[in-house]
Amino acid sequence: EKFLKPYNPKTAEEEVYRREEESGLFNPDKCVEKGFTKADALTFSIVLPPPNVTGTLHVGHALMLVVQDILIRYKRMRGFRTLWLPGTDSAAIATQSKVEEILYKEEKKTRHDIGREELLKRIDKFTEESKAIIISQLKRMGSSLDWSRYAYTMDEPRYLAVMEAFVRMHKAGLIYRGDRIVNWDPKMQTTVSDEEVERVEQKTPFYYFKYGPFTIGTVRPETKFGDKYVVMHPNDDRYKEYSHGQQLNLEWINGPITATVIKDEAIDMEVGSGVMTITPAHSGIDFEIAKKHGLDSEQVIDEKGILLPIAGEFAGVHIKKARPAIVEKLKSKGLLVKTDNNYVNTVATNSRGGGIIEPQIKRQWFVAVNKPFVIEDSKIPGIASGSSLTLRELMRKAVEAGGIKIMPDNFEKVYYHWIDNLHDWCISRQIWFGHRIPVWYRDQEVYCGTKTPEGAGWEQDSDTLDTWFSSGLWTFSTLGWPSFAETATEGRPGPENDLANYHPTAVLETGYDILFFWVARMILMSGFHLGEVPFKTVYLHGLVRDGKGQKMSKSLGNIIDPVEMIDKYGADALRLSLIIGNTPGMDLKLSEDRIRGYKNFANKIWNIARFVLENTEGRTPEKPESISPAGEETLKIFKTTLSEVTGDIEEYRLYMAAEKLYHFVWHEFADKIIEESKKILRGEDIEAKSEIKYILYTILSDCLMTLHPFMPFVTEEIYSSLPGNKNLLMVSPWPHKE
RNA sequence: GCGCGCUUAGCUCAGUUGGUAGAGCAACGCUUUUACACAGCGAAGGUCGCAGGUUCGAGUCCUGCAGCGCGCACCA
Repeated sequence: EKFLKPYNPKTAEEEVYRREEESGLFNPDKCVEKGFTKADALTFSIVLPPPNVTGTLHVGHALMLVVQDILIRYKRMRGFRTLWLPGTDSAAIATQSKVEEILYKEEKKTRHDIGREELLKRIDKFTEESKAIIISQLKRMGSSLDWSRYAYTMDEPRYLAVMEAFVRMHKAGLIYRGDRIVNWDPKMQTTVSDEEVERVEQKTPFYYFKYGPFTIGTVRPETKFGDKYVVMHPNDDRYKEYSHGQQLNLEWINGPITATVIKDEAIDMEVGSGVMTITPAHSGIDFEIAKKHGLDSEQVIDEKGILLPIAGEFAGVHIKKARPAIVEKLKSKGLLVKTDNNYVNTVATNSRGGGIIEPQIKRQWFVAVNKPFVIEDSKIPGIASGSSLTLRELMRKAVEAGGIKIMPDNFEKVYYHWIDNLHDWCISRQIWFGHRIPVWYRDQEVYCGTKTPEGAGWEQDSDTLDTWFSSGLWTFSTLGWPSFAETATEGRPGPENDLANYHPTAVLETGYDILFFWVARMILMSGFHLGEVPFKTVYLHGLVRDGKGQKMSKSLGNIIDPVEMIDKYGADALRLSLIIGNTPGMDLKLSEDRIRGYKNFANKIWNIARFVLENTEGRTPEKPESISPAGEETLKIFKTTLSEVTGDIEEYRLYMAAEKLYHFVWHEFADKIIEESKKILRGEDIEAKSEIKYILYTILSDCLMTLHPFMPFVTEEIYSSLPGNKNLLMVSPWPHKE
C-alpha cells in the first residue's frame, strides 16, 4: 500500500492538518466535550506571540511555533485542558510605514495628501489581505492553535481592552501627560520609546570651542545657539574661581552673549575639559540639569530638523547642512580650538527603519514607572495585597520572588539590569494607525474615558499608543478581559470563562530580543490590572542565523524561507532542525543540510512502520502471557528512554528530548531491535515470534506518540494506518506515566 | 563605562547535582542478497581557549587573562 513508496510529506501534511483542524480538538472545550480531556483537568495555556499582520512567516516564527506546539501537543496528550491561542499584531508603526511606502510608490502621494480616514481605510484593506497569508503559513508548520479564539490587536475586544487599561491607569495616576524630553524621529515625525532607539557607532569630528574663558567640546555645534549656561563640577579645582550663578560676557556664534555658571555633580571632570554648555531642549542630560536648577531652555531645532530663528543667519537651514557652516564661522571668529577627527560617537537612530533621533521637549503621554500606587488585590508572590509599590518594583519582584521564572536564568540578570535603568515609558505616537488615546479636550477641560464624552466641542487627542502598550495586555485581553473579568468562572467551558481558566498562562515563549519591549510590559500590565503574573515561565529562544552564523537578511541573500523548506523537506524536518541542538537563549545556526538530514529521519520512521506492519499482518499483536528476559530487557531500555524524554520535556529541555528520541528510534529501535528481530521472525519459534511482534508494535506505537509533539505530521499519518486506531494521535494518552 | 554570554572532533553543538569526553552533519573504507541507498556496517578524528586554585578526582566549581559576540548607557 502507501508504505511501499518513500514518505512524501507534501501529500501527507495538508491532509493531516485538515483532519486535525476539522476534528475541533485544538479547542480544549471540544476535547472535554468529546471525552478526551477530563472537565476538571488542570489547564495549560500559551498565547501565541502575535506575528505582524503584514509580515510573512520567517524562520524565527517557525522556531517559536515549534517550541510552543511541542509543549502544547505534549500537554494535551498528558490530559491537560490545553489552550494555545492564536493572534496577529497590528504593529502600528511598521504597518503604517509599509502602507505609506506603497502609497508613495504607486501614487506618489503621502498620508497628508489622502488624510487620516483614507489612510486607515487602506491600512485595513492591506492588513486584511496579509492576515490570510500569515495564518495559512502558521498552519503549514503544524501549529495546533485554537482558531476559534483567534484575536487581532485591533479588533473590537482588544481595542476595548486597550481603552479600559489606559483609563484605569490614568485614574490611578500612572499615566500622565507631560512636557519632557523625548526621542523624536524627524523622518517618521513621531516619538519613539527608549527601547526602540538603537545606537549606532559612528566616527564624528569632535570640536573644541572657546566659550569665554573655557574650552567646551561637542559633536553637535548646530545645537549650541541657545547655550547660555556653562556647567562644571563643584569639586573641580581648575574652575575654583568661578562660582555658581556667576555671569560672564563672552563672544559666541552670532555675537556677544551673557553666560551663567552652573555647578553640578552630573559633570564628569575626566571628560574633555570638564566643562560643558547645555542645550536643555535637545539633550536628555542637559534637560535634567536645567530642570534641577530651574534654568530656561529654548528650542533650536524644529520637528523636521530645521534650525529655528534663534540660529540667526542659519535659521531655516537643515542641521546636516548647517553643521559645517557653523564650524566654519566659529573658526573664522577664532573660536575653534581644535578638531579631533578620531572620535567615535554613538548616534541614536530609530530601529524601525526611521531616521536619526533628535531629542526634543514635547508634550506626550507617559507611564510613570517610579510612582507608588496601592495594589488592591495581589496574587503575585512577594507582593502583599494592599501594599504600595511602583510599577518598577512590581516588575522586579514578580521575577525576584519566583512568581515568574525566566529561562535561561541568566536573562533574569539582564532583566534586572534593564529595570534598574528604567525611565518613564513614552506611550504616545504621532502616527495614525493604532489605538487612539482615549482622551478628549475642550478648551481647558480634559476628559479621559473609554467613550466620547457627551456634549459638543470635544476633540480627541490625535495621537495613538505605542504598539507595545496593547501588546502588554495580550495575555489577558485575548482571554476576555475586561468584558468577562467579573463573571469568568473556573472550571466552566467557553471563551467567556477563559480568564479564570487560563490566566496566568503557563509559558511565554518568545525571542530574547523582545524581553524588554514585550515580556517586561506584559508583567507590568498584568500586575497592575489583574494583580497577577501573566505567565509562570518565560522561555526565551535565540536568533536563527544562517549556516555561517550571520544574521539572515535580504541584502545578504541568506534568508531561509520556512515555507520553501516545508515544500522541499516537510514541516516535520524543519521542526526537528529547529529543535535539536538548540538550547534556550542561544542563537541557532541553521543550514539547509540540517533540514535535509531530518527529512531522512522522517523517512526512516516511515520505513520502520512499514517493516512492523508487514510483520504483524495488519493486526494489533496481543500481549503475551509472559515475556522472555531478553524481551523484558528491550522493553526496559525503551521505558528508560520514555521516562527520560518525559522528564526533559517537563524541564523544557526540548533539544535533549528530541535528540534522545532521534537516537533511540534510529540507533536502538531500527539498528538493533529490528535487526535482531529479523532472525526471530524468520525462525520457527512461535512464542518468540509473537513476543517480538508485540514488542515491535508496542515500541512503534509508543514512539509515534512520543514523537508526535515534535513531528506531528508523519506520526499522525502513520498512526492512522495502524490497525484499530480510530482516534487522532494528537489526543492519544502519552505513553509514559509517572 | 556597566552588564550578560560564548570558546569542547573539520563544521554545528550537547555534556542536568564534579567521577577517565558525546551526537548530528561532513569526510574516509566496505556493502547494492536488506523495512529503508532519504540505507547498513566499520574505522578515523579532541592536551574541552590560556594560566593558576579548590578537590582523591575538574569540560563541569573559584580566580585571573585572552579572543569573539551581544545587551544596556542622556560622556558633553
